[in-house]
Amino acid sequence: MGVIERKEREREEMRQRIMNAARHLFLEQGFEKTSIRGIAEAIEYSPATIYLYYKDKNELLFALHEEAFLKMMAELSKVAAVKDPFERLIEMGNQYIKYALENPELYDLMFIMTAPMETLACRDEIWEDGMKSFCLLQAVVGQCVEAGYFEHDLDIETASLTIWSYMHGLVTIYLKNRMNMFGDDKQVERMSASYTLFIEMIRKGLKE
Amino acid sequence: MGVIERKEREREEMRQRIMNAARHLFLEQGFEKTSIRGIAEAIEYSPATIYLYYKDKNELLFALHEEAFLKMMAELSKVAAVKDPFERLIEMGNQYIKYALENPELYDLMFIMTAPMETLACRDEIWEDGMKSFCLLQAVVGQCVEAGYFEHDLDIETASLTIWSYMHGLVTIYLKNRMNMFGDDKQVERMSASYTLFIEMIRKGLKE
DNA sequence: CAAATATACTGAACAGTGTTTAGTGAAAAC
DNA sequence: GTTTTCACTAAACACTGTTCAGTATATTTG
Repeated sequence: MGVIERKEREREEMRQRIMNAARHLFLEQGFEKTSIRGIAEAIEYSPATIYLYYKDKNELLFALHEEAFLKMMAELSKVAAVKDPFERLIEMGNQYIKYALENPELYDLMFIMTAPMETLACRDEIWEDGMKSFCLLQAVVGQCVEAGYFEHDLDIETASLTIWSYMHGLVTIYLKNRMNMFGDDKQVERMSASYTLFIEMIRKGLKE
Repeated sequence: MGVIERKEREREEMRQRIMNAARHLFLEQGFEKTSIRGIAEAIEYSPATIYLYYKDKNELLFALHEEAFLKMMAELSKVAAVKDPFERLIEMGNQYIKYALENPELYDLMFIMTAPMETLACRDEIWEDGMKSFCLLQAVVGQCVEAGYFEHDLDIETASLTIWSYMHGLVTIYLKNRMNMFGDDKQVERMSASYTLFIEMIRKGLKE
């Protein structure tokens, strides 16, 4: 009897329906204004039903957070097409900035909000999505070492953390409106100028 | 008749009483768990009273945000004692990291939360506190140029933004628990290692 | 096929949130 | 002494995440 298989399938469909509504509302009106009740209304079910499919709001956010990582990893992986390792690193940074600016809410979910991380904490699991994308960066940094762009005894993990820190800092300063202290509309230009300087800094600063 | 003077004084006292309670609860139990009702209870007044002294919660957060900047600026200004400009820059970074790790909630308020910034936006004012502390950094970077540590035609604003981005990125990755992806308890060591590398990067990467 | 069981779902409630408003009691002004 | 002003509050409004008893339907069992 395929009844339990069908039930399992129906369950997965419902989870998808909830996720679709959540993603939609989340991207449309931001996290702060998206409520369980709102999601419930969108799928025409009672708010309580959502709790039959997701433990709490954090788990729902965590699921969205995972989706967002798949999306970003897909974007970042495209840089494999760039032959030269250092050029590849530069392009990876560009893609990272592009993703952050085009998906500010998702970026928040992935790297700033603590709520989705609590789901991880209470299951005491490690943050695999973060680690996977960090490994993508580490790989390219490693290739830059191999190609002789960076000194051969460079600590790849430390260097990658340093590069990521810079990238993350730059985009969050912008996304969290801290760059409007300059009082003009040249914020994106400032980011570009900074990124260009940073590239020169690592080119000169990490070489043999 | 000194009655209006007394009233003004009493008003300021009340504002201080509210701020003290807000600061206390905020630092004790974090932003998320601090409510207007909680603050009201702490000062033994009705929640509605708070709205006679502060427009809304954002304005209260903004006032705390200003306090936090005064505190940080005091810490950062201490580096003036360091004679050598480049050593001064290094020490400024250390102080910045120290402040962030010792005051995570305040750091959030100052550089991550958008709520206090909305008070600025609806008054359409500029973010002066941010600009002032950025100028502190710019000054030291400028002194590094003068002392010959950095190339003479360096764009000081861009270089400062780049340095701040790195510092901000590093501490927020840590504060927002994204460094537990490494799955060990060497998070602070990793930060130190990264900061050391970054210093060498700017020493070599920005020099003449 | 009928009775018993399992399952999916919901209405209503709980305990909280920020904020507004009508109304009260005391102090200040006349 | 009367009127006005002003600080203050109780209560309500419109929300929030979450839980739980109860129901209606689908499935399994006798």
